[in-house]
Amino acid sequence: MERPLSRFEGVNCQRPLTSSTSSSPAPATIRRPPSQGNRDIGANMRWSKTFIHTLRQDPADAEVVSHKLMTRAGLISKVAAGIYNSLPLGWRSIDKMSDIIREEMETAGAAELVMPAVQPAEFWEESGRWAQYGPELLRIKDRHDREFCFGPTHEEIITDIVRRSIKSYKQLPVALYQIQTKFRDEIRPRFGLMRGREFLMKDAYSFHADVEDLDTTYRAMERAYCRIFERCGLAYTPVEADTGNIGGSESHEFMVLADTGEDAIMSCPSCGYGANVEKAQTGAIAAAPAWPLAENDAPSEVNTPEMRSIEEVSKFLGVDPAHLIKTMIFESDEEFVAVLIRGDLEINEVKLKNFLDCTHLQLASEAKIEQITGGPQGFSGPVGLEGIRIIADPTVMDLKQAATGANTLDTHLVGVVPGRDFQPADIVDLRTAKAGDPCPNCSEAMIEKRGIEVGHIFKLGTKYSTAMKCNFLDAEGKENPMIMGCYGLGVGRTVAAAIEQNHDDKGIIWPLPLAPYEVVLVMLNSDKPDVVEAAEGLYTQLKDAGFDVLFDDRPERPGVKFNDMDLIGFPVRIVAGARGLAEGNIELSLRSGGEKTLVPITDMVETVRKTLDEIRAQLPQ
RNA sequence: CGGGGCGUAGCUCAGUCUGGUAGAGCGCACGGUUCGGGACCGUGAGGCCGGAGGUUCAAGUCCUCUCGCCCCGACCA
Repeated sequence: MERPLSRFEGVNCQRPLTSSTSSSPAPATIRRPPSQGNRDIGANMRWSKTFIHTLRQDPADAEVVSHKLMTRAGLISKVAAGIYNSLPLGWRSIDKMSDIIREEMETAGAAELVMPAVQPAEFWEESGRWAQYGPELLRIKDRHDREFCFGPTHEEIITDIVRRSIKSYKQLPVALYQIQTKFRDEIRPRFGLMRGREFLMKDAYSFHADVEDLDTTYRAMERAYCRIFERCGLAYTPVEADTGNIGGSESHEFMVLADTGEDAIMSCPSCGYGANVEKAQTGAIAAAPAWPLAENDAPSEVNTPEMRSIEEVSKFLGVDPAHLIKTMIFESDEEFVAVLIRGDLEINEVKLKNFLDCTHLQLASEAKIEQITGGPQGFSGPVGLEGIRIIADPTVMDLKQAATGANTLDTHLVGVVPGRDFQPADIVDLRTAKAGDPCPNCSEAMIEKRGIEVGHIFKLGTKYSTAMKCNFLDAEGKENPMIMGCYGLGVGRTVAAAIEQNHDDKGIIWPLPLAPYEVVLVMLNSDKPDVVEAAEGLYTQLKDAGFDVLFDDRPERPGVKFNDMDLIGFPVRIVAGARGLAEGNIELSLRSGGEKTLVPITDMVETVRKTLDEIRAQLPQ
């Protein structure tokens, strides 16, 4: 795709809607009516019959906590780099995640379908991406030597589906989604389910007759995403995101806040502005301090032996780093450009890339720098620089007096006046925002957080519909390309993110909606027939009452069981042991903390119901 | 793709520098004692030391080449 986007083809949303807590009480305990294929009726509710295998030690190849815990708790296991099994316990969580997504997608007006994982090359050639997409696209051949790829995303296929059936504006809009396995041959997969190569993704696509209608669906998706993450009990934030080569349209990412996140987010504590650092704007940056040296009519050379870094040069010259003009030579698809930024600031390569509208961008090699500027790396400057396009950040042009490289070994210029001594071809915002920079809306100091990108929504426009002739007739009988949106959400990644956000040193602390089982019934003293009888009886009651319960019927020692329960993190734990049962009591506790309470076994079903209802009351319904 | 690290029992790891009969803990099986926060004793099963070449009387250990996994970076963008 073009923008190898982050992970999802999609966009992001603006401010989240606030809490969308309506109060239709959830039917709680019953996930699916038994008559409709409730899976919770058989062996998988009894530990001894299902397949749960915990590990005592962290796996050697796991680095982040979600990867460690998911492996130790027996949720996933690794098959190859970036490729994992979802084991029964993990699959239950993923499946619950999927169900929440389905409900919100349906509410947003999208219909579910499933497209193939393996896609013929011809569609990709039609959209132009067969050539554009790099090695991240896993290309395969069948026995007849025909070319296919394992789908990293499905714009081509969905566009083909829609163009076959939709011909009129009267049939629009259309919104479709799937929950399906993707494959992206990432250069470096890492962190378990956080950046896998094969991963489960919900991808939705919408088709519209006009941009207003796209906007309506976009907002509905934005709302659906907010509700999905809220329902999972996740601390998240939607941020403005880079649209990559798509250009022009809106895009938002949904970030689950976590220190281990791969993305940096700039946000304003005052007005709520939030953006991926790749995209983040800033308000006016404070001007450089007064120029401490004499002002010249023309730049004058200063010998700066071996002084290449901003720090060295500014210290040597006795000026502030903000007085330097950092000059960096970049190589894009077709040209070299000299990019100027104030010495105390950093260039945002994504912004530069967008401005240049190129697909490749990298720093020029030392040899190229010397060839273009006439001087070695570390001594480049815009004065007298010819034969290359010069692009400057506005902060550079605000400098009254500046210092810069002289394009000569061991030499810098002082007393350089932007506009007088050089004139850039373009002046454009290229700054990387950093913590403390003023918010572009309200000028309050912004803060930086780390986030895991769990969703990305995009206004695609007509890129695919034009390339693939996905057209419709409008009211005037004129043919137009449909306007598209796409909306991605990482299913497994969201589950992993939930663990990053909810754990302690003993294990996972599942948010109720994602827990593989909401309740675990732990039987201790399984050598005592009366305990077994009581526990089995309670289990039957709980099961019959429709609870999502796992019965730990293993004849293990108590310590082993308690540690496993803490590791896996079932929200509600019920313990049936000889000690309590002597008084007719069962013990109930929450993984999230708080006191253990003793409950008469006869009241247990009702107590569990109440407990779950209380937990649910804290979540958006 | 560059840099670094690691591949030895199901898991976590010693052993490799300095070549000489394959180890520990956990897990697993059996017996016994235990039994409300990962018990203890005893017995036992389980390895082509990632793979292929080479050096050597002798290779887990030394050399070469490969494959895999992890981390950083580049790249993807």
